[in-house]
Amino acid sequence: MDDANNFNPGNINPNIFPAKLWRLVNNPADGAIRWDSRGQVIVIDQQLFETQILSPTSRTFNSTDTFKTTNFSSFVRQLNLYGFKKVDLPADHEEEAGNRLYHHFHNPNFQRSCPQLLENLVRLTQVFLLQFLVQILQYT
Amino acid sequence: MDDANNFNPGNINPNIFPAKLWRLVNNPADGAIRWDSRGQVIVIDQQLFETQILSPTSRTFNSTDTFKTTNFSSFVRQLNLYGFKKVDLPADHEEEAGNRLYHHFHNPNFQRSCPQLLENLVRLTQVFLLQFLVQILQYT
Amino acid sequence: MDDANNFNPGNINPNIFPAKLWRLVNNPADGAIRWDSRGQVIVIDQQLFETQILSPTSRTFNSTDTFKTTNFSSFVRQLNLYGFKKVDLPADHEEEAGNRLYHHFHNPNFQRSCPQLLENLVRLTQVFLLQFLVQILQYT
DNA sequence: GTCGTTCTAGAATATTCGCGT
DNA sequence: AACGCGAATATTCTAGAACGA
Repeated sequence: MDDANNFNPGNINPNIFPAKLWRLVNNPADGAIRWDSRGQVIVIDQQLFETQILSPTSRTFNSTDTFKTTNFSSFVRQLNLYGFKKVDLPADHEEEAGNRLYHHFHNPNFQRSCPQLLENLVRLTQVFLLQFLVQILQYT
Repeated sequence: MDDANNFNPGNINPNIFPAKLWRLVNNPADGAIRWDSRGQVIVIDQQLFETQILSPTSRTFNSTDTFKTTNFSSFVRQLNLYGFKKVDLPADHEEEAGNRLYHHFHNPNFQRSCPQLLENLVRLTQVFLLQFLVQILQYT
Repeated sequence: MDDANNFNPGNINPNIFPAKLWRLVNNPADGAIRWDSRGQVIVIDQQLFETQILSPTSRTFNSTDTFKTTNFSSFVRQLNLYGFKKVDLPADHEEEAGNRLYHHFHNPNFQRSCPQLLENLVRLTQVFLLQFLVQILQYT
């Protein structure tokens, strides 16, 4: 479980959101966020995530891999900025306790078995999208 | 506390969001959402709101004034659709327990002392805004 | 006791940095940041500021009015973004305790006696500066 | 046709890092 | 180290768009 790829995956900047997310989801002690059984979808327990990761008090004990936000919606904004899409149905048949609120997100470049794909994760900002468009137009 | 205005305010449709919100915020038994001391800003305790109002189990006891959603963000979307704006700082000096997450929203047509202002609350859809624009242009 | 201008000064957005700074500096209970005797320069005690305002532990008790950052340098970046400049020498002859580190910042649109000047405070971003340049070129 | 819900995006501000002086 | 700033990421608040009841 202490595979180097889990803590410094794919030679990407360890300080940005995808690296933090990778470390969180690969930490087996973390119940708030985990892989689905196939390792292609991340499963988030919103209540646990808010209390264990986003809560300001929990942050003081767990300083390295946390966010400055306390709002779950800001975390979701980051997921969308990096190209994650919500998947409505559980990717496989896992038991879900009746009362809890789970969120399933998928990104083709975020898969448990392929940490090297993380290098393809980009932040979808206007500047990036404009440069991407210019590149495409150059080849036509 | 059983003032008719608190439960059927301003002759508006009692089934739509503003009416539900008005009843919630004027229910003194409700700790999840309340007025600020001046009655001009609504204060929401997110955790309480999620567990007491949005949770599917709590809804069975409190059937009339609930929402279909379980997501706090959907509730916020409704607030914005009806013109509420978030105010970061408490409108007055109320004690706020350190660990909880409070949200403060303001709408000039949603004030404790003026239920008749509720009639001015409109859903800010594109269709409405377009009609509003046409009206203005007709008078120029 | 709390002049409205101190909490919603100059009709500016109460959520952004200049408004927060205005409330901090006008809070007499706050020893970390205050006006100089003429009300034209803000004086910051870095140690107090870090422990009372930027510290995460202090924030849990004082949820009302703080920043997300814990770094003093980030606070200074905000000051510079809004046009504050450091003043090397104390603006007047005030006693400075020998060991403490004080910072003096000045902004012509941030003066105790003129809260309406706050409306002129702008964030010096590229977009703003570009629009400003275009405006100037239109009049030549 | 309106309202409610959901998911994602736009836009502005905030935070961080590092460069040049 | 001090100072101001560019640039990238992070956070916040609000809105767009699609869909269903």
